[in-house]
Amino acid sequence: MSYILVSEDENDESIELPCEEDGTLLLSTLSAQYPGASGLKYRNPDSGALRGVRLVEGRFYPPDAGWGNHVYICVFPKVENKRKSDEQLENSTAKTKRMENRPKCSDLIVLGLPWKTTEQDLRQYFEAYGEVLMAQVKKDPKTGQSKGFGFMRFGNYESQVRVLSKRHMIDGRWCDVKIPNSKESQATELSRKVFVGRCTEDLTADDLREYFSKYGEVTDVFIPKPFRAFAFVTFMDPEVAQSLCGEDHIVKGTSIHVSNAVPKNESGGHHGRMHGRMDGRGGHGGMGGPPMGGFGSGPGPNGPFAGAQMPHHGNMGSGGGGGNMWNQGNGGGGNRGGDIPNLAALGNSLGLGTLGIGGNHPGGQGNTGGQGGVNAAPPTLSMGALNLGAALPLSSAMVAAALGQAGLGLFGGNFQSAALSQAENQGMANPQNPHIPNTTSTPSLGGGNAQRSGFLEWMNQTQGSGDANNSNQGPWPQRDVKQGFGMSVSP
DNA sequence: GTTGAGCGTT
Repeated sequence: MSYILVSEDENDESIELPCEEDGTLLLSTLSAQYPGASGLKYRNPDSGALRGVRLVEGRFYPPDAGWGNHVYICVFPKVENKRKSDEQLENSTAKTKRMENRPKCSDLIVLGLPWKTTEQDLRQYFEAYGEVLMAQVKKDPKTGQSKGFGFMRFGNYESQVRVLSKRHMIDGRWCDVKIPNSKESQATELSRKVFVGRCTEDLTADDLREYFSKYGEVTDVFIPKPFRAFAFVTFMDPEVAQSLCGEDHIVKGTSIHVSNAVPKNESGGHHGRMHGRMDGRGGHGGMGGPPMGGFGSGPGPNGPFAGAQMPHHGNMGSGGGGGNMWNQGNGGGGNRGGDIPNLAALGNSLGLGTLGIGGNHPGGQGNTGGQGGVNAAPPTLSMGALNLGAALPLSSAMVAAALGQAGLGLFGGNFQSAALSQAENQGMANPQNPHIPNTTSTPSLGGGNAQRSGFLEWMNQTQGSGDANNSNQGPWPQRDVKQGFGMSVSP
């Protein structure tokens, strides 16, 4: 058994870490001492330069000459990769908006703790990610025995995001960290996600990830399948996401348009937001562009957030509304690192609020309308617009199916009834009553039977597009898989 | 003293 020297910083005290029999060092071994570490490097004595250590599937491989007696230095994921300096942002009024929009930390539940793990252990482990405001292990009041789970809270949101994006080896067990069910209404990470319109089919998730990574850490890329000419990119830092909104970018030769994926402050209320048309008749043409006048394309600097404060319009008439009510409707997908089947998160993004149906907000301001082609800027689209082109095979029935089935199969009863009542209010196809005509003609996934087929297939489709480099059978990683969840998630 | 999906005595 050989050991290699590892330290957190070049001048820090080092720790001897045991190698495996094949000479590799397990990432988990490293994480046990340096939680959050994502890589290793060492100073090459010949060149004086730093060298990275090869990491494949959770194992570090020694340099050609063997590990030697270098001191290996931990590499941690970057966070300070913002596009604009804080100074620049300081004076802008937009900044204020953004700050308001910045999600706050919530308590996090930590599942799967070893019985022996104490609150001190818990705190100590997570402090590697940032300031820990609170850490508690739930115990039986009588015996004092741990119940195997606990709660903790970070002082800054980026720590939270980072921690949520992966599983954690704590005292020898893999633990999941999630947003507690009781706190799911916070609707956090929404603002970290941008909508990318005018995508072409040859743009891959990797292309987008690579391109947008220059602005900040990308935690997820989601491309709906089948092809729908848009994508979602989620950043670690909401400010990065915000800073890109409204811009046009060129990726692999095609001009894409970035806009807000979701308005702030719209968290699944049952009032107000469902007055827009749902029947898909809002627009014409099938060619995508904003259906009618009144559609700004991009949330300009003031667009998206103004939306939350906009006056309610009972009915926008054809092509109405849309607002910015967008979400991708997959469980945060890879976003949560594409890892955890967090139903809370699912509820959030699938949630009535976030499905982005109709909307009582007038279309965005800032009118850049008239982008042609199959492309449409989502913030300006209503469900009607969604049903426009063949390029957008998402029918309201589909949505109903998703909601209905979610209610039936996965969520509690209130979810279902809420979904249904919304469906009824909207006169949309009732997932429970296929007789009720579906006014849209979009075939959607399940053909005419979207009523029932929807959700699971839909999930399966959407899963894996974010970061499909693992070979898991199911849409979600398995708990007992020891290694190799690529960082990809989310919030 | 055993256990291993879940959701917080205040």
